[in-house]
Formats: sequence, C-alpha cells, structure tokens
Amino acid sequence: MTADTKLTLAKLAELAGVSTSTASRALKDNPLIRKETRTKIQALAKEYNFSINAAASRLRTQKTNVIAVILNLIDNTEQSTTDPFLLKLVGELNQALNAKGYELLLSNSFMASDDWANYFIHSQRADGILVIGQGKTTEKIDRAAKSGVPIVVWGDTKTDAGYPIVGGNNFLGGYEATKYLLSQGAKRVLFLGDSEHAEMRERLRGFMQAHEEANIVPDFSHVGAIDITSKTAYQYMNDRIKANGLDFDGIVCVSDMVALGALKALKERYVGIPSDVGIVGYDDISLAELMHPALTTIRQNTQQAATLMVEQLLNQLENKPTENQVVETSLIVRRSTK
Amino acid sequence: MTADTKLTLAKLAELAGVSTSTASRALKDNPLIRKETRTKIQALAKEYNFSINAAASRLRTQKTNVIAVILNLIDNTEQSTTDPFLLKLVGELNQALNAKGYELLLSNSFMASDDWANYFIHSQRADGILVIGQGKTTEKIDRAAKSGVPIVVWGDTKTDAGYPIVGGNNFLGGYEATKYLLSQGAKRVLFLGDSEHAEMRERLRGFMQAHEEANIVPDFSHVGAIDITSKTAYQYMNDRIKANGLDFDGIVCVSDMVALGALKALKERYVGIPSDVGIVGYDDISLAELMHPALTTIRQNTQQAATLMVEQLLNQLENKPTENQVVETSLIVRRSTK
DNA sequence: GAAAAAATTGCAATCGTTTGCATTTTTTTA
DNA sequence: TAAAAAAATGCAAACGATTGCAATTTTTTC
Repeated sequence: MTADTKLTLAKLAELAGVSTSTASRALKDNPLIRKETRTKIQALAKEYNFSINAAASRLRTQKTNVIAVILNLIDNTEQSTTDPFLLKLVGELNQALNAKGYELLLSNSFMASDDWANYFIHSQRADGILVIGQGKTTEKIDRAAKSGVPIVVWGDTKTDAGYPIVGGNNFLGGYEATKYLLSQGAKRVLFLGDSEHAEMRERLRGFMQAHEEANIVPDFSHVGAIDITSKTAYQYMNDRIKANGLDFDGIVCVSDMVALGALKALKERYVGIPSDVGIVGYDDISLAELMHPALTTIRQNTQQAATLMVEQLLNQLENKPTENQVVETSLIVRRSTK
Repeated sequence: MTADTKLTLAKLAELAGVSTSTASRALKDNPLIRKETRTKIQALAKEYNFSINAAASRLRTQKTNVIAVILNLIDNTEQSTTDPFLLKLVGELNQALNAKGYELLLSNSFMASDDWANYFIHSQRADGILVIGQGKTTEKIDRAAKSGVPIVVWGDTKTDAGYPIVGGNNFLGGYEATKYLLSQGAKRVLFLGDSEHAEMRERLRGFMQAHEEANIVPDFSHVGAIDITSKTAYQYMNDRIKANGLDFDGIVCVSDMVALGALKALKERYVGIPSDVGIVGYDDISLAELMHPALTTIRQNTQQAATLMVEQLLNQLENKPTENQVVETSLIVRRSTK
C-alpha cells in the first residue's frame, strides 16, 4: 500500500492538513476540537492504521498505563509456577486491569531486581505494582511500599502493613473446614500446611478455634508443617503413615494441591475416603471437582479478588484512601468428606 | 534522605561533575569512558538508587526490550485461562525472556485489539510477539505476520506459514499414545478432542496411522469432537456412555485436562481403569501423576518450548533466518494404561 | 456592521535518554 | 619540547507526543 515510512502523529496531521496539536486532541476525542475535524482525523488514523507511539506518550505524560504483577515465589519451592490458583489469579488480574485500561507486565520475585520501586516505578516501566503472595518475609514489599509507590498485595489481611492487602478470610476458611470435619464426626484432624506463612497461620488459628468450640484439644503432633506443594504433601503423608499408622481421621489442607498430594498417598494405601479419612482442600481450583472423590474445599473468589486488588491500586493512583479488603470465602461440600 | 525530586540522568551527571553523555555511557559500561569515571558514576547511581527512565530510553533507541505474549484463546471456551499447560508455558517464557534481557507483557486474544502489529509493535509497546496457540483460525496471526513484525507461534509446525512455528510433534504424540494402547490389547480406541484445531488434527493423523499399522480400521464413530476442556469431556463421556454403553476400551485424549474429565465420568460409573478402559492424556501437567490412577500421558517439554520460541523471536529481531522447531515429545507410562 | 464573546486551531516548550561528531585532555613519538 | 596520535569528555540534535497559552476564526450581540 503506502510507503512504509513510519507514521507519526506529525505526518498524520500533515495528511489531514492540521497541526499535531489538533491531531493529538482529535484522536483523544477532545471536545475542544470541532466534531467534524475529530471524526475526519479519527477516520484517517484508522485508514492508515496509525497508533500513537507509547514510548513518546509515556515520556510526555509521565504515565505508562502499565501495572507490574509480581508472583512472589517462595524460595526453593516451585509453588507458584505450577499452582493453578495463583495462575488463575494472574488471568483474572489481566481481565480486571484491561477493563480499566491498563496492561499487565508479568514478573516474579526470582527475576525482578530486588528494588521494585526503582525498577518498575521510578524507571517508568509501570504505574503500580500488584504482588501475589507475601512470601515468608515481606521485606521486599515493605521496602517498595515505604518508598511510596502504589502497591497492593494479595495475602493475609490481618497483617498490619503500610499498604493495602487483599485476601481471603483465612481464619474463617480454616475454621469452617475444620468445623465441618468435626461436625461429621472426625475426632483427630490433621492440619497440613506451613504455619510460618501468614495466610496459613490464620487458617491454623481457625482450625484451633473450631476445635476449641467442639471441646476437642487438638493434638499438636497432628499439625504437619510442610511446604505447600502436592509433592511434599504426598511425601509427608507417606512418611507419616509409615511411622505412625493411620492416627487421624480428617485432614484440613492449605491448598487443593496439597490435598491432591495427600489424597494420592491415602489412596495408594487403600484408605477409604471419606469413610476412613475426610479431606478438605482450599482454593477450589477447577480440578477440585474433577477429583475422585470430588474434593470438598474452601472456595476463594478469584474474580472478586482481582477486581478488589485493581480497585485498591487505582485508589492509590488517584490519591484516594485505601483499605484492606476481604474476599468471599465459602465451603464447597463435595465427596471427600462425609 | 535526599529531597525526593525525581532523579534524572542529568542530575546524576551533575552530582558526578560530568556531562550527561558521559554519565549515560558510564552506566552502560562503555569503554569510551575512563574506567575510574565509569565505576565512580556507577557507584553514585547505586547510592542514589538511580534508574534510567525506560520511556525516554525507548523513545530514543526505538527499542523496548519488551515482548508481548498473547494467549490466543479459543472463542467461547474457557480453555486458556485455566489450562495448566498453557499457563506453565507462560511461566517458562517469562524465565526464558528474562534470561535474554526482555520483559513479558501479558495479553490475550479477547483483550488485545485485533491489529496486533499496530497495537503492540508500531505503537512501540513491545519489540516482538509470542502467540500461544493457533486458535481455530490463524487470521489475526497471519495479518500481524504479513505486516512484517517479529512473531513466533506455538502450534502445529506442519502448518505452512510465513512465520516460525514452534510446537510438539503432534503426529508422533498421537501415534505413540494410540500405539501404546493398541499394543496393550485395546481394540476400540476413542479419540477425544476437536479435530478442527490444527494441532489436534495432527494427533488424529497419528491416531489413524497407528491403527493402520495395527491393521485395525478405526470406527469413525469413535472419534469424538469436543471442545478442549475437562468439563466438556466429562459431559461428552457421560452422554456417550448413556447412549451407547461402553463401546470402547481405550481413550486417547488431546490434553490431560480432557483426560481428567473423561476419567471422572468413567469412575463415577465404576468403569475399571485401566482394566476396562485405558486412558492416555497429553501434556503431562503436574497433576497427571497425582491422579488416581496416575495418568499415562504424552509429555511436551515446556522449558525447551519456551527457549526455542524466544530463540526464534530473537533471530527475527537480529535479522537472522528462522525456522520451525519441534519440541521433544515422549510417552510417559503410568497407571491409567495396562 | 462593528465589537465582544465563544469556539477552534496552532506555536513551541517539554518529557529524559542516546549518540554522531567536535572538542579537549592525555599520551606517545621523534 | 613540539607535533601527532590516542583517549576521554562534552555539545546539541534527535526520538514523538502532549498541553498551556496565544492566535485565529466563527458566532453572537446590540
């Protein structure tokens, strides 16, 4: 078609016989410009497949319309690259951000430099940061937040921090999962998950509370501390049964993946589920209902989570007040419990 | 600490008592600049937490060091937002890109404007495009490629296209899966997947070839055409059994997710696996081995896939020749087959 | 129909880096 | 020690869009 010399706003303006300022305004549908002029230039832009140079625009306006999403991986576990829940959340964030006119720059705590504020914000790569997961230490997050950049974290909302946190109601989730097992007659329930992790600690608190209300003193040897992958869960359960036999009749897991690992170990030993042992997962990933038996679990509403995170981030960008937000959490009863 | 007036290269240069050109070169370790000057400025930059303004740099150099990754979703299925295989690939691409100094801008075919070349490349948002999946029609891809932007696609490498394609050996995968089932005594094998999709069509070809070699004429009613999610697979299998009974003894699935759906349907009807029906999946997602029974499947090496895709894209950016690349594919035998 | 008001459009500076070329400083050479 | 060569630094012009303000055109008012 046309000679493929790069089309700039200036050239487009020339084609239209107007100044670049008029062209610029016309493209943004600025009412300062006469209606006819606007539509004419917009048509021309479409005809020539013109699109504004983002680099120049960002430089001039000091705004990128990009948000960095950081998967905050936990060292030496391969959790996040494989955990469907986290990836699902990324997908939902993508939707939510796009809906607000932002793009998503994906990163993770292994790759990104340690100084997030500088690397992403001051360098004008992004306008804000969404962090998925608090990790075991919030050091990097705290540092970034302290330097005042817009940031929102997915994690435990009870953590007292200088930035908004969005998360599930972990206490309630742990509580309901446990309460349900106990109400169905379980007497010795295991908690499977790493309590060094803030969110998991909350769930453990819920676990304790449910026991207390049922007047059962949870035997602490029943609390397993394991990294949150299915593989470690599988191994832990195997070892445990080998060592202690089947000294439990229920398991509360900190994720569906962990539940899957445990489930596999139990099935291999022909433990009846839910007849001998009831299992409750967490997250309600799409696989949960495909399990056999389908997994009873605590659902976290990821779409709402994404919306809330983006909302809180935009609040910061607009200098509005922010606050922690709790995402809906609900017990989904399926077949892995009585 | 220091007043928080934005630190630019010019100010940093002033602090160091040199010109901005010198500062700029020093930061990139350009040997034109005296060694001592370089280290001094670099130290200063670190001290003041300085980082180059990416927008300005991109504008000046006409390079972004960003690659757009587009999840090419298939209309009205929710495949891609949930399929662990695709998301795993995104994760691997992130690693591979970072290793080469690029960042990853995530997008999907629902959100991105239809004119990828313009939106991502001409607008200087990214230097190149990686597309995950060919979809049912390659229209958008073709258009972008035709306009000459650097692009690489994950898909069926036998498609003849004007751009490099990286993909698994789908023919071989389908062939081996089927051959294995037949070799274990299966007589009536089902192919579960949508053959309108290029990759799936190749797998189906492999399926046919294996039958031919075994001198079995596959009954075409045994080829199920379904969208590639576990839910549709589950429903399809349910309906099918209800209508026809158990008129098959093996299933070749186009993804592990599909296999999971089928597995669930069979288990619910107390069909023995692998005694009554053998199942082979595809992809070897991390859940495959957690299934009960653990899933026999065709593994695709995602890490290699990511590396090859990035390699081919960089070739284009450097004006080197490109070519289609086939990723390792291998049969992983587990317990869902005899 | 001229002056005032309103509606359009254009001028020109600016965002912060990079880089070809010119200039200055240092080192080498004879 | 002066001239030539090499090394180090700086000048200034881009890159392409945006926007406050000034200038122009059009419409309204009397």
